[in-house]
Amino acid sequence: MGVYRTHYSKELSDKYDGKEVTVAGWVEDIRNLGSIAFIILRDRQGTLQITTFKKQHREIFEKLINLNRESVISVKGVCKANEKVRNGYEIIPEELQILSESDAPLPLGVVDKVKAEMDTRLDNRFIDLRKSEVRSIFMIRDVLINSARDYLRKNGFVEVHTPKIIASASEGGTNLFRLKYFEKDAFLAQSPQLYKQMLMASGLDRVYEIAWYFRAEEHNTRRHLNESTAIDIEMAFIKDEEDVMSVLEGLVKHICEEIKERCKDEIETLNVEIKPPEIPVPRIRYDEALQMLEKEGVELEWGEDFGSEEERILGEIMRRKGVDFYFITKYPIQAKPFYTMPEGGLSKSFDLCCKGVEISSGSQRIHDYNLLVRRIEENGLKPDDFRDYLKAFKYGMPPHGGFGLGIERLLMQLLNLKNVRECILFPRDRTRLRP
RNA sequence: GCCCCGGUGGUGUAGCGGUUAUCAUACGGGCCUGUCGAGCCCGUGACUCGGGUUCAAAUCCCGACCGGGGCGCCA
Repeated sequence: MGVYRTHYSKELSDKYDGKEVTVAGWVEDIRNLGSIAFIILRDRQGTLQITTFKKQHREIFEKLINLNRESVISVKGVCKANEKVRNGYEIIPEELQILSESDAPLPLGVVDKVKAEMDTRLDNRFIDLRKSEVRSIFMIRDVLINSARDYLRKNGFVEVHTPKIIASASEGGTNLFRLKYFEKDAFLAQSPQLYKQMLMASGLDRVYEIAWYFRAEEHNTRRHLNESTAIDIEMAFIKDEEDVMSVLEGLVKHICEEIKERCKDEIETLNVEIKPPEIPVPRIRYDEALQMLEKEGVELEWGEDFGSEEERILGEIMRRKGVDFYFITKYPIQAKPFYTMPEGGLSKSFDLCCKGVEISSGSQRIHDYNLLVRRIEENGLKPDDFRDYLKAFKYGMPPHGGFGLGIERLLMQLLNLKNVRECILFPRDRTRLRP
C-alpha cells in the first residue's frame, strides 16, 4: 500500500464512482449487522462509510468489526455511489492497514449520547477536538488570526514581538506571575502596552503584535483565563482616538467577513450567524451609556466603570436595535490606566463591546513626558519603576494610540459560546495547569 | 481577595439516615445483509479522602483535597 490517504471524506464525488480510493482516519463507529458491517470513518473534513460483507472479504470483515472505536486505520477500496448512505458514497474495502489501535473504553466519547462536562473534556482535550463542533472553533480561530494579519499588513502595520519576561510590574492593576530570572526577580507580561508605545518612538509608526499574556488574577469565571492571547496595535501620528477606532472597526469587520466567507461549514456546524458590523459602528459616550442604564433602572455613580451586569444590560439594549458591536467612548479619566490621554475630566478612550461583553479597549495615549509622569504619580505609581518606558518620551515621541483585542473573548462572542475556555486549546485558569 | 454551589461505574445521572445504590450511555459476550442516536438478549462496572454523630451514613456534622459559578478586576 503506497499512501495512507488519497482522498478526504468530503472529496468523494460521482467522478470517483467505481474507482479505487484510499481513505484514512479514526473509526468513529462500528455497526455490525452480522453478515454486513458499516464502519464510520472520520477525518478532518467529516465522515464517510466503509461497508464490508462477511462473505466477500471475511478477513477484512473480521478485522474491522473487532477494532476498538477511535482506532486509526487506512483503507484502500472501491468508492461506490449509494443513496442509502448518508453522504451518498461508501467504500468497499480491499486492503486494510491498522495504523494505531485505540484502547477501550474511551475516557471521553466522541459520538456518545451523553454529554461530558467541560472538565472531563479538557482533561481529554485531544479527544474532545475530534468532535466537529469543537474542531470548528479552532478552524475559525485560525481564519480570525490570519485575516487580522492580512488586514493589518495591508494597512501598513508591522508585526513585532515584545518580551513576555519583564522586569517590573508594568501597568499596575492586575497581578502578575512572578518568576525567577537567574539572580533577579521577573514577571510574565500582562500586555505589550509599554513596549508597543516605546516602539512609537522608533519610527515604525504602526505596529501590531499577536501574542500570549498572563494575569495572575484568582478569578474563576466563564470569561477569564490566566493565559490568553490578544491582538495589540499601536499607531503614531494620529489626530485623536477616532483614528484608532476606525482601524479597530475595520479590523473586526474584515475578520467577520473572512470568517463568514471561508468558514461556511464550521459556521453551519456551530449553528451561528456571523454578522459583520456596519461601519461606522455606533459610538456611545460614557455619559449616554449612564443615561441608557438609568432608563433601565440601573443607578451608577458618575466615574464608576461598568460592571459585567451593566455591560450585559447595555448589550441587551443594543441588541434590541439590531447592533452586535458598539463603542463606549469618553470614559472618565479615573476609570482608565495612567497612559490614557485625558480630555477635561474624561479621556480619549474607548471600549469595543460585542453582545454585552468588552472585547477590546484602547485610547489615544499621552505622548507628553511631563504629563505622563504626573499621571503615573496621580495613580499612586512610582515614575522610577517606569524609567525605561519614560525615556522613550524624552527624545521625540509622536502623538499615538492603540488598542488590545482579546482573541478568545472575540471568538467567544462571535460564536455565542458560553465559556471562554472553549476558545483556547489548553486553557490555563484558576485551577487548571494541565494538560 | 470576597461569596455561593457541587464531588455516586469510563461518561452523564437518580437516590439525600435502613435500597440487592436508579437509569442512560460506554465496555464485554451473543443474534441479525442496509445500518446511519441501528435493534434485541445477557453480563462487568461506582458512593473523593479523613474524622465525628447514630443501632445504622452515599445520605447528617467538621476538616482536607478536587471541581463549578458569581462579584471585584479585566481582554
